[in-house]
Amino acid sequence: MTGIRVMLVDDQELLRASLRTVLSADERIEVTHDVANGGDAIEVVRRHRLDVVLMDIRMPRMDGVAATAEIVRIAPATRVLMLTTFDDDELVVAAIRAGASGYLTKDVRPAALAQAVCDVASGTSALAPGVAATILDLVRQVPMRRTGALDGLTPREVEIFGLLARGRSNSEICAELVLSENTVKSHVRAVLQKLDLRDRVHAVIHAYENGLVGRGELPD
Amino acid sequence: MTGIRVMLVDDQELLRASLRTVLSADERIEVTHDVANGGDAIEVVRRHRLDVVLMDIRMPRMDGVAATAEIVRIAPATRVLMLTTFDDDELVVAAIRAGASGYLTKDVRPAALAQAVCDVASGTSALAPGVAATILDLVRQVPMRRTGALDGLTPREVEIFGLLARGRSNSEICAELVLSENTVKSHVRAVLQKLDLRDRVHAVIHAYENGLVGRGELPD
DNA sequence: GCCGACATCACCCGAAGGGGTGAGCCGGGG
DNA sequence: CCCCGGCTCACCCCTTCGGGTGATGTCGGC
Repeated sequence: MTGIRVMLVDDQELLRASLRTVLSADERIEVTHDVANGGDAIEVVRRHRLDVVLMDIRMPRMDGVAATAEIVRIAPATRVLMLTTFDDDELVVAAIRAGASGYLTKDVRPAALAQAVCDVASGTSALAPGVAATILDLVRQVPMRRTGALDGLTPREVEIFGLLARGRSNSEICAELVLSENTVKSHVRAVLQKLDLRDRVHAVIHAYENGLVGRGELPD
Repeated sequence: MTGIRVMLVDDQELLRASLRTVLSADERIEVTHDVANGGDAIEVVRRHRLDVVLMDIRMPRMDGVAATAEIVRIAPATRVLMLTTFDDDELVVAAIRAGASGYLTKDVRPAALAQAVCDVASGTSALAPGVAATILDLVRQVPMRRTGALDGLTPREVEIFGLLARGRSNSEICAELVLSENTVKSHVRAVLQKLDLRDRVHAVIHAYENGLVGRGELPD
């Protein structure tokens, strides 16, 4: 039989046993290993091919996040599905970043758990409803280029603002745009005045806060 | 009966009918309205109390994203669940940002759909596995506070750096920390020197680029 | 043709910032 | 004990910056 090869990682013996029972009831799934901590899990991953690792996030001797990071590093094809008691915001994000393909809470219904295992094995992801809400909040916060943060600026002033945001001094700007320094100062003054910014320092902050420049946009 | 009050929004008559059948089979759910476009949906939301709006993202006469934004604005208690044929990355993010509580693809199984409706009605979220993967990728990309970008700074200097990053002038810093301006200048000089930054403008850029401050952390 | 918006530049001023040097004070470790 | 690192402050110097005022030229629209 060639079901989805699953390893259980949880320090509670009892929980592992019940998970094994639940998952084995699904004919698509084959529970091949179960261990009590992250260190052992990594050893198993090193030696065997696994499709999915079902891991508790809180464990003695190497926590779930660290173990997840290591597992995805040494076996990128193996998917890690976090399973925990709480949908703690910080842990969710940490786990996802470490490379987890899903995050379920332990109140998941057996059928949904089995389905989640199959989902992540097929390369997609699984999120418990409560966790999804957390993640979505995070997404809502992120980027979003705000138009209007440059309202009222003339094209030339927008150009000047871009250079201000990148930390250019007046003399650098005048060199780059082939202008006299006095002219640059005029433009800078106009920009600061129109946007109601105290100085070029605040211009930089304004740029980042409004997503007018973002991480990694300085290479020039 | 007081089930979850649901409205269906989709330009395909046939799909609305089948959705109605599927959802009505669940005794927790009551399909109270169905309309063919976003504009009509908003009208209904204005006049009736709804728990969940199940909306197609592509529609003539006001697309799903715009309609979602409007609905959450006028009826924050009403949850919007997007339902679409594809898990188009851009649309997913746009929908989430517009305020959607979930995002399902039309290949969802009936039972899962009904469950998703109940999930969002209870305030959590629902993501189709394929969509979850997209979202998780996005989360993985985000910031991540980089430690080490402040290497070598003394505690006092780190504190000074934080204020620099928020655009404080030397005199403001000296007022906030109850120091002489000369002292502040000494610290600022040390910070700029240790981090190899030309001036306070670059200190701000350094802070944002390394995730030492993020969007919306200026309130002080 | 006139006027307003934009861009260009000039000159002046005072404030703020960056750099150098030196010095006193404290606390912990060799 | 002394020395060193961190924190504090002082003075001096020069550059950069922000702000004020005003002048020119060009373009497009009324």
